Amino acid sequence: MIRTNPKLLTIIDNWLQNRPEEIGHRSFTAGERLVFQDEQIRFVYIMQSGLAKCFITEENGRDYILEFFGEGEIMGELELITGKGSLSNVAAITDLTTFRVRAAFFTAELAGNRELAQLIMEQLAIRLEQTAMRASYQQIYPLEYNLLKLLYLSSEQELQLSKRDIADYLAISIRSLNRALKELRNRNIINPDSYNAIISREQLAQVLQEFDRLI
Amino acid sequence: MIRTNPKLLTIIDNWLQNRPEEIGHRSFTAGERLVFQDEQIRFVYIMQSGLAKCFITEENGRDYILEFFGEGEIMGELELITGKGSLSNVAAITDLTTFRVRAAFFTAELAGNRELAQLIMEQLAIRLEQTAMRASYQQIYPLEYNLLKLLYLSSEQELQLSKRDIADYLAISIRSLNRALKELRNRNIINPDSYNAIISREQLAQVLQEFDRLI
DNA sequence: ACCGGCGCGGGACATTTGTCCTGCCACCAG
DNA sequence: CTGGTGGCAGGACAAATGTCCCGCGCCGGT
Repeated sequence: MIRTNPKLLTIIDNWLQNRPEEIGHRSFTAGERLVFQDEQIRFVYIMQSGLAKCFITEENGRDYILEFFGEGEIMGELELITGKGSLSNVAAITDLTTFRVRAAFFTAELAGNRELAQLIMEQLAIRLEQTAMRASYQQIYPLEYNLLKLLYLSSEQELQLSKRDIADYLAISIRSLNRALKELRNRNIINPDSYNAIISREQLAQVLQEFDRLI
Repeated sequence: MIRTNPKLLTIIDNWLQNRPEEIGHRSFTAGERLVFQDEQIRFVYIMQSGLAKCFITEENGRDYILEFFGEGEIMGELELITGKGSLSNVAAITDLTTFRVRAAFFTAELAGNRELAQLIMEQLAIRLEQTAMRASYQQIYPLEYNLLKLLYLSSEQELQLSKRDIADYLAISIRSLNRALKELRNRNIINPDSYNAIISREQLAQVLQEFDRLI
């Protein structure tokens, strides 16, 4: 759900010690953009604290959220590897702080630093795996199942998402989201007054399991 | 649409010259499985000729096709990097021939062979990019648009897909696919008698553009 | 105090998609 | 020849989802 990457932070630590001049710090306020779709990447950002969303804006104006970034997550690396403009936007959901690394330095490190290369390779593999799995089940299972899954995952972490973000993550309209939430409220699976307060994680886990069995 | 990776074949050539004992050959007949979801990977296969599909089978029995593999495409590398069982199945669509490499050898090469590591990293990046883009537009745009796009792309290559495969790629039922095809036939966008013979590529390109404009 | 904007909630209706089922036809094995 | 299987086509109905719209309440600025 929210991805994090602690190992990358240790590499940043190394850089801070040995190449402090290469590591910038940059804060963003909630709502601010860090990365703009289609633009060339000039800096790689690594999340130090806070929460961001990574999303693609389609030509009809709708957004699709690919992932949420937490501590240690990196953005821009994919684009430096493919050499293209940015695949997606990244926007701060909460206020956040980041480490900032020049593209040229990062690219050079990627070529020379075995540990970093290994880490980024694993990172890409994990993202690909998770993106593929989500593309599959999100399209194949009914909305209600995906929503429950999302609520379950987001209840594990603090995470207070707006309806807009939930809808964009699930690739549905807000109206459909409201319908599904109402249905869950009627069945006492989620709290009547706040849509992301789940009545009990145990109950939710059970509902998910029943789904798995039925399907 | 169908991915290929010519560069990887040159690395295979190198291996064939210098480490011929490490490179096996294996043929598969149409329909045969090369890779089984959730199973541990023991060999990496690289496509030499033919066409294969890579797909996830969900617990309800429905398949989602992630990509089609053509010449030079590799399978199993992601799993060797993450160390998990296979993300997906791979099945031969046509008869095909492959190069086969032991997992241990491939992993060792990945650690020691800079050129290979670079290539695999690019490969992962491209797959991630394309998977993410498809997840986004396939969920956000209407079926008809996605179908047209698929027909357009598949007309660029030879590629004669079964209805089952088209439906699994678009994550829809065959019934919905039939409806959409009928609609396109009525509008003289595709050939009345064979569903993947497009009347004219120019016309199709134009329809797609109109879509883009409307949206 | 008041207005405007914005997020939430949901009614009404149209459209899209899935499910179930039936028929047709080609092909293959017995 | 014949029965079985599998792919193609589509009718009928149900369920899911989108679009458009209105109303409510909160909050910040003037």
